Amino acid sequence: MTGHPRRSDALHNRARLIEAARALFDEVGTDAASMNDIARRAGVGPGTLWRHFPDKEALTAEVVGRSLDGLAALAAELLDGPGSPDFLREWVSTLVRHITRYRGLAVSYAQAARSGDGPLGARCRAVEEAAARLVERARERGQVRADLTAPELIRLATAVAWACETTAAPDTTTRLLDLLFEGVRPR
Amino acid sequence: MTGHPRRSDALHNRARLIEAARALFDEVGTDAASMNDIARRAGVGPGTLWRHFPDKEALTAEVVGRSLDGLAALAAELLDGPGSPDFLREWVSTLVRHITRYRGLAVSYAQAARSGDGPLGARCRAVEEAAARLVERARERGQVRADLTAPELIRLATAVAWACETTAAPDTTTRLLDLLFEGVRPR
DNA sequence: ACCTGAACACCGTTCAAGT
DNA sequence: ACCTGAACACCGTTCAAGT
Repeated sequence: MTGHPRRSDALHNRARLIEAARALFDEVGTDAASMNDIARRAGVGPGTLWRHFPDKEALTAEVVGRSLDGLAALAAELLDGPGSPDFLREWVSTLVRHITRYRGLAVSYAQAARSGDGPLGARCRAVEEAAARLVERARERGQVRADLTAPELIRLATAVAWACETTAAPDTTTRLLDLLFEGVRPR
Repeated sequence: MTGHPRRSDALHNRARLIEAARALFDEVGTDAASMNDIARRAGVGPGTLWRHFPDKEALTAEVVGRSLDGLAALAAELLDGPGSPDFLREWVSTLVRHITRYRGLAVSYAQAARSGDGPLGARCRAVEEAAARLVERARERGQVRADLTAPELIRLATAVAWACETTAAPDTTTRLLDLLFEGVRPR
């Protein structure tokens, strides 16, 4: 957890760094955006960036964190609500949209989910717990195979996101998700 | 196509470079193995490596080429032979085993398949053609959905390979392939 | 308490100089 | 005809020096 700074210039720099990272992630992806580029874009020295965020993962987590938290919130909503018949697919589709938001995010996400620690890993665990509850509900309703686990569903979704992140055609994602959900149905 | 050199020392260097690349790919993956490391390992200067292989893709293609060609050959065998009922799965499973041979290969493969040119891209096209014939045969026998295309099958297989390349558990691959083939079945 | 920017080891890549 | 290795711009990362 990166402790927020107290001084106002530090707070200002922190905000500028996140903004610069977001802009570069948008333009070239999380992988191609170098730490030095981000610092330059934010108008600060590299050292400033590294003290604010000890890791590129920490910076990535700061940029996509709110969106990841939103996934847990959406899961809670779907579980509380009247229950759309396709609620699991709706959630996984949102997850894939989230991962394909920035090129290179699928790799960061897979690594973080595997290691389980770090600022991204922690949020991945939360996402996985949300997925577990959704899968359980879907299983109760007979909408998915009885032996489907949440981790493997997420792994497949992440893989689909990875396969789609470079592809131009936008309907590719829908199509691969179709095939994925066909494979996950009962019997 | 990298024209093979004529002089015996050049031939020798070329062989040593391929051997060094293979060894480093084995140890750290195609991504982490740097060109300078490979040259150092082979006992030659970086310039020598770059003239033998103008690209890292060219070097990768040289290391995995024979194995990729084997996939086309296997496809021909499966089409000629008596026809095992699971011949498509057998082939895709071999493809996935091939891609997971070296860490980082899934990314190289996906890029090459998308661009379609370069030494790897050319071989990818051959693999895709082989897959097209296999999918057609499987469709005739009613073993796969009528709307399944070879490119998307390969995309999914590559994605599964990517998802499995860092995972320790070896049965993960089998499991994800199971789900994949469940999704690809008719109806 | 925080910022700066020079510095280090490394990367991919090139190319003049050698044999 | 081929090899060598110094060189360039860059990367991630650190840290002494400043305010």
